[in-house]
Amino acid sequence: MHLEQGKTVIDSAISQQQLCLVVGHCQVKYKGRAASKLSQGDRLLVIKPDGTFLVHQNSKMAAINYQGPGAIVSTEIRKADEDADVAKVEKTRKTETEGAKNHGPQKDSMLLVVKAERKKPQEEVIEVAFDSLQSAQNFSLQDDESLKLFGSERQLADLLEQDLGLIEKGMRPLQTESHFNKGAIDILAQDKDGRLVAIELKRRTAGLDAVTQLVRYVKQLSHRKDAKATPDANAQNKANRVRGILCAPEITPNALTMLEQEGLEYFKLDYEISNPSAKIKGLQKKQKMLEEFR
Amino acid sequence: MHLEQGKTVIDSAISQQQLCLVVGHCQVKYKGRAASKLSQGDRLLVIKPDGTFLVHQNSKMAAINYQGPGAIVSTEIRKADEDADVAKVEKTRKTETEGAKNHGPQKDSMLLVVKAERKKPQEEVIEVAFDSLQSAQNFSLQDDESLKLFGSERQLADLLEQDLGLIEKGMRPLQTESHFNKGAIDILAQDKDGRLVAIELKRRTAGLDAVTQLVRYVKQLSHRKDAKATPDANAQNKANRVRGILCAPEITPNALTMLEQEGLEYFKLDYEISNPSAKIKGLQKKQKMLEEFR
DNA sequence: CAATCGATGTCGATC
DNA sequence: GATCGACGTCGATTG
Repeated sequence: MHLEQGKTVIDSAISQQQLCLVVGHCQVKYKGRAASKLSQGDRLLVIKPDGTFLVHQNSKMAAINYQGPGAIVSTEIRKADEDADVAKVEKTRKTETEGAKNHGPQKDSMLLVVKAERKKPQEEVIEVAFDSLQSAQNFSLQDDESLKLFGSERQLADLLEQDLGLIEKGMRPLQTESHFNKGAIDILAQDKDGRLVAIELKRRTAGLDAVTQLVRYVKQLSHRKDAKATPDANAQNKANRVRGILCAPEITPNALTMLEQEGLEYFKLDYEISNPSAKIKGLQKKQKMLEEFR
Repeated sequence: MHLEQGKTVIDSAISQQQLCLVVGHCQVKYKGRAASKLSQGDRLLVIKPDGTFLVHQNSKMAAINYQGPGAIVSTEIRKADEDADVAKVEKTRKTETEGAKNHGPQKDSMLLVVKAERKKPQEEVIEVAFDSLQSAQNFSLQDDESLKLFGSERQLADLLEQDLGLIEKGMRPLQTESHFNKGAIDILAQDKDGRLVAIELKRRTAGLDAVTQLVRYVKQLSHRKDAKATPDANAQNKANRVRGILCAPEITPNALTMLEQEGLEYFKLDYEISNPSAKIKGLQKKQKMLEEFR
């Protein structure tokens, strides 16, 4: 496919708000938020009507280069040797590796350069320079539907809050304000002795980050409580210390160690995901085995 | 395009390890680490040779449904009414909206179901059921090149380590072991007074997580030092406390507050990204302004 | 707009 | 394979 044809197709997609798919041999440059990159090969370029700009390789899930919604896309036909970097790199690679397959640009050949720019949070530009095209096509996609997801952390937390007895008898939810200036706690509760309990729920293996997060919440709550209560005996405060409970299907060993050093508790969470909503199957307190106790 | 043709194309892509692009009207279901359902709409399906499976809508960067590398892809032609959900939803939508354009499946119409399965870490299945196709094509992508990224955190950390004087006179690197059981520290150094310094570098705005990470490192180092040094006076330990320095271009207010509460230090990092490598332009200690000091 | 956090995060490095 | 942290993370929620 000719580069000029490709340009026409892409321009049409931009003006008509269509999905554009381009496959070809190209080099990509990015300069912006922080990093700048360079590479060459066969790629898939996806341009969505909202400006989303994705450059994919033939493996991996993530796009190798991208620009988010809102990017301004433009095209240009340019002489290959106007771009010194491209030419230089190309020459080097050609000498190094293969001279047979004519994939790279030749002398005086043209490039179709597709550019995606964004200025909003930071000046960002991504340039895709095609030297040959396998395909360039546009499509009109009608799709207003949004995804319905089951088994999110939020859903699990709501479920657990409705049945805190799973954790311990006498535990009840406490929905004063669940949001603090720093971060939000999953569930705030009170146990049968009236002690404040911060509950953090994770839908997958909990790591150190989950523990530090819980530590932060517990600390905040403690300060809060101190401020509220009479600022007298420290011993009493200790006895009435805020409890922190981490609920997760698994926990990494280091995280468990840190958790216990901090005096917090881990509950193993067993759940399953069914259609409209997930379901909590069990919750069981776990501690280090006695064998490990020295 | 006929569904049967589409099936042939996709099957061919799978057996020949090609990139496959499919555009059509479909419904998507997923069950695995979570579960989800996406009602009907026009979407782009990308199948890569390594099994990567991406379902894109016409906006947003991220795929709405996906499966990572290693997924096993298969196709199947199926009667539409075998899938109750699909049939029901479709019927509703048709009545509600349009009857003219024949986008949806008709009575007794067929579906092209593309399935991506994975069993390894967890059983996961994603099913895309097309009732009509706009396009289905395959491409051979040769691409051995990997990305070169400049300005990564690692690169910046290496640069900074080579010139710790930027932070403070007399600061020098200390490359004992930078890895601990929990996490790794970016730079370990010693100041002119011989105090241990943990330096955490972030290439972008530092948030609470960055601070908690640094807190963790400093605590580890303190324990370590206690173990090494004579376990005597606590006062001395305090005077010799391990310092923690956070270097980042920006820091959120809450993070700065927490940092100072923990007795750690923030340095504003100024850097630029040039071609082969980034460059550190400046580093300046910042504290809360006196006006804020109450 | 900034700040924060979840995610079917994904990806790479290291143990 | 498990663990851990970075990421141009993305995307959503909330003040």
